[in-house]
Amino acid sequence: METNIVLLAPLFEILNDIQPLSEKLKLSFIKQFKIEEVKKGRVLLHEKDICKSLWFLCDGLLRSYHNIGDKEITSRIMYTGHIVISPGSFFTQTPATESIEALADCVVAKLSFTDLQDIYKKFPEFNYHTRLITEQYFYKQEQRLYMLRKHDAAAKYNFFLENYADYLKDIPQKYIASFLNIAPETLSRTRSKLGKK
Amino acid sequence: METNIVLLAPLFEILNDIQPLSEKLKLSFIKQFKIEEVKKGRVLLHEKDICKSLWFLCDGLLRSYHNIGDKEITSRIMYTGHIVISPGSFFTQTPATESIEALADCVVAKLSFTDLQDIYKKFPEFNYHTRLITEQYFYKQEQRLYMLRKHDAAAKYNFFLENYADYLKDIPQKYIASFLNIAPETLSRTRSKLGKK
DNA sequence: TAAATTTATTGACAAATGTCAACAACGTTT
DNA sequence: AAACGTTGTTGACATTTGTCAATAAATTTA
Repeated sequence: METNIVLLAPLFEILNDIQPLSEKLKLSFIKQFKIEEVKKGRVLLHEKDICKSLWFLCDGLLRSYHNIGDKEITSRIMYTGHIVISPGSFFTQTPATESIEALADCVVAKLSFTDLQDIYKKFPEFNYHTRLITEQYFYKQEQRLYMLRKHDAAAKYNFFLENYADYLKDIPQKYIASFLNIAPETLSRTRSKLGKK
Repeated sequence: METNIVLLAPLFEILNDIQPLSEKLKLSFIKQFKIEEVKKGRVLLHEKDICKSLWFLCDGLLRSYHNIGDKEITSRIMYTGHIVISPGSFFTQTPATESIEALADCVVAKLSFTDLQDIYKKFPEFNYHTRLITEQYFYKQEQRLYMLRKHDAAAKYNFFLENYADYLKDIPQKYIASFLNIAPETLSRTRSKLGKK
């Protein structure tokens, strides 16, 4: 319980910034969120499973990925403070088309879809919070769309540096490459070119 | 007033499917939405302006676009039944980084940001509707991300055919090309190759 | 620590797409 | 209908990136 309060504090801060949370709502969260440790390499969500929970990433680093043909594509990189779901799967409770994997040892606070629905029922004002959060994540996704339309590999890599520089050393380059939609060899060459300047 | 009821019927249907609307809320919408005709070629929203309204596209075809260097990139294509905003700008009421243009004569129902905020205040349950709608548009955006990561031009064009076939003839090819992030010449060649099969 | 496995780098080459230019097709305007 | 401007097509070529292969570096496992 005590640890929940500490670990959820950053989440409460995010939510309070949108609109102050009632004490009752906070208490519900403290009760319903379950803290879990996730070791590096573990898969939180497997493709084809239904994303039955939402995770608040208290600490660590995650990536989502899916396979196209024989290739694996990293679709998102999520770090401490992120609210993590597989959107398509969580929203509609249908099988996920992607997996979510820990790139480092993580601490997550887990809230089940059904518990969240109960919270929506008891605290309808919480729809306001999630509406604004969904809008924010929507905007971030738009940024990723812009990035993918950039003309060359260097521009894409610069986007990565601007947005994920702090995690550069913790993310294997092959994942960065597939996130930017370029071959790992191209990323390697792009980096060495940029480094010389 | 009468026309409003008719033209907003498809919107009410979308919203009712999420959760039935109260008569009072419907009435507010009928009062606040203003119907406008937009001629082909007109720009509804100019880059750097703030997106101060939301449009329900009763009839017609729109595209959003922005400039990168000397090139114009079409970011979205929106057809009858869409709820249209420039997300980043509308959500935060900051200058837009994109423009929205009519690709055909359109009829839109326009709701101002402030009127919408009043509606949220009077009808907090409406946050639920927009949360689900934002989730849906979020998912569509994810599909566009998948498309942009496809390996070759043919795969991208097939995505277009699967999702926008009905509007193929109404959208100039140069816009389709920039939407798919390929050169117009490449699209032309891809089409003639596919056509031969 | 050493061995084994995975990841990153570099080179050579192939393939796809972009660019430029000429021309054709189409639509609009007069 | 003719003239104009825009859009689409096609060819030639340049450029970028992808692919394959060899090696180096780093990480994991024994």
